[in-house]
Amino acid sequence: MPKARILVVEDEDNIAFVIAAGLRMAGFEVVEARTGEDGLRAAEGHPPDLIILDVMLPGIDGFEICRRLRTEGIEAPVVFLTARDATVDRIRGLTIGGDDYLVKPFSVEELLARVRVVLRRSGKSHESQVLSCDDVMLDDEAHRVSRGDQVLHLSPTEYKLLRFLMSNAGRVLSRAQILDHVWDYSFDGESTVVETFVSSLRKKVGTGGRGLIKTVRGVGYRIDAD
Amino acid sequence: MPKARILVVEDEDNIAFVIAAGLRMAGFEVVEARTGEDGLRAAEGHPPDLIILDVMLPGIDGFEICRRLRTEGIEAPVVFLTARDATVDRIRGLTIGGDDYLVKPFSVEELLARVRVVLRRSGKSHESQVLSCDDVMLDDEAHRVSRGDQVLHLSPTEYKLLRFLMSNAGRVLSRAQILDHVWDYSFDGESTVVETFVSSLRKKVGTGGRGLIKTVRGVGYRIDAD
DNA sequence: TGAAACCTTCAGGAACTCCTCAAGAAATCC
DNA sequence: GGATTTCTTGAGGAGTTCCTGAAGGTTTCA
Repeated sequence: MPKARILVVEDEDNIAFVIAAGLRMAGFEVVEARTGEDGLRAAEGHPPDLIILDVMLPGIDGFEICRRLRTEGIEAPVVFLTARDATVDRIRGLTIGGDDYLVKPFSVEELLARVRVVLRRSGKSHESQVLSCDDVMLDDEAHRVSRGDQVLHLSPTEYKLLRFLMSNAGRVLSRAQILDHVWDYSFDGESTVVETFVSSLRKKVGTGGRGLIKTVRGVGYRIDAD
Repeated sequence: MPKARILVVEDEDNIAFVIAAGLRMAGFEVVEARTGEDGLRAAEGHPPDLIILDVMLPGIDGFEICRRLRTEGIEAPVVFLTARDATVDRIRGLTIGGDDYLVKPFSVEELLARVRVVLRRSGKSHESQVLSCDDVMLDDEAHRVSRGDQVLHLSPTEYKLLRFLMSNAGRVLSRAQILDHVWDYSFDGESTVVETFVSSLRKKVGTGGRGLIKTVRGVGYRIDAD
């Protein structure tokens, strides 16, 4: 299966940059548009497999774009981006058709998780949703983590952190990388959050022998590949 | 695969020189630019495989350059160079999308390590991340060193030193060369640091027979190629 | 053989990194 | 709206790392 093609329609430069970079890194082909009009044209020219659509665009808004696309027979699923308080209820209904939404600010890992789920549901991706390292399994579709027979109860941030570490098994990840991917882009605490969460993850995941999450002093953290 | 081509955009002569020399010695093709404008032109003329970009440039800054490049469809990964005290929020987000950053002052080995990892991740290099001499293996991606089955626990400086020696196996390296590559460019202690670290490395790596790290009296040190 | 040059090792203090805990703030659930 | 869970911050303390300097070995060469 070739790279899935994703159209990103977002007017804020910084956010568009983060999204595009994150998606490319994860192996997607990305096309960007800064306005609704450009977005429509781009989608008509070469239909994408998925569209990421800010609902608050100057000019034509996200809903309207989506409606027009559907009218033209473009069925690619949409992931809407919306501000926290605004219009969530307007979007609720849209998830029925396989679309989904994300509230700003979000983290790269959150975005990727949605994108994977939606692509999978629409049959555009066969990528497995289950990661495993040692006897720890993380099932994205079910959003469930287990160690051996035992189901682990992780908080949302713990889950994203573990997911990021596991999907990069065998590689050291610096604190900066972890912050950038697991925490949302508006978080700017220069603090020990990462350490704190690694610590609590270790407590829940357990140490089975010599510890799943290794500290690489002066560099970062690593989970060994099997 | 041909030599990877690296564009260095840095206004400080000394630093640019150190970087370019280090990269060339490691076998890369280097193009230099002293301003953001020149950097953009150079990248547009003949797209590089990787860009090293100072964030604090007079005129257009590093972030802006990066954004414009991406807009033009130039996807080469970027290694940003930043000052230690740069406000945290500007540093956030730099590792998204396969990019990375380095805080000044850094050592040449540190820079090379980043460059290799980033090139590898972007598929522009098939160079293995694993060096081996005798039964000692050094895995850059995992940042792990082992001798036989045993994992060795090295400090950051010991690791950089060993890496430099191993990647130049078969060649004598003078104390001056070692200082220049392993210690950051602002370090000016003319002391016995190198000897001290060679000593502690030998203790950890062990001597398995006739010693991995050979002293070449009056000249420097050498690790023999397999 | 003896002196000079060179190399190795060790100990100690300053600086730094990492882990954990506890408490307040924020979000979420019922 | 109150209770619960989750997130973030900050501080303390253990442990590590780095550099220096000094003592003692080894090699070289006249």
